Amino acid sequence: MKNRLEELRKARGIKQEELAAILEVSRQTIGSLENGRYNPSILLAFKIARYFDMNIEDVFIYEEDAQ
Amino acid sequence: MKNRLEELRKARGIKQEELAAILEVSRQTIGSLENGRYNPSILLAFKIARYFDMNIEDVFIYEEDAQ
DNA sequence: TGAAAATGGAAAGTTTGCTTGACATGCGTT
DNA sequence: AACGCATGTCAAGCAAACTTTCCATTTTCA
Repeated sequence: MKNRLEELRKARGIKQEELAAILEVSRQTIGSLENGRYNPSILLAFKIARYFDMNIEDVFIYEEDAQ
Repeated sequence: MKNRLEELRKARGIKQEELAAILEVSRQTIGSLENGRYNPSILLAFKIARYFDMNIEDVFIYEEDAQ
């Protein structure tokens, strides 16, 4: 799964730390998502999508085949 | 988070066991999701939404406020 | 240039998603 | 009643998503 988190965050002109505070997660969680170290839970994905006023599918890009 | 899994599965006329096989998870996982014992990972949410040909947001209903 | 700010990322611990295995319940048939 | 079948649910265990703490690296800007 890919995501557009870094791109979207920068477009909003905010720091990882600020986005983390808004979403109520740690800064490291944001960094880890941006750098693809792991995928968000569905709850965090919803929070992120809602913050950017988008659908989950437009923030997180599912690559069907492999896990 | 609520979801429409049981409703959608029954509309397709398939058993929990069959849906589980299609999604490559255990029957218990499907049962647990239908009965709200836990939320799916985002990868499983994508698989489910894709199977039913819907958006994640239309299968899983995020209730904003609470944790 | 050099110091502060922002980000990258590792390590260890907790919580949650998911597995297998087992057993109980309900419901139609026969 | 007894059977088969679908579902509910528990327990133990593993993996992944998160946390906090810490330090290294990069970026920014006076």
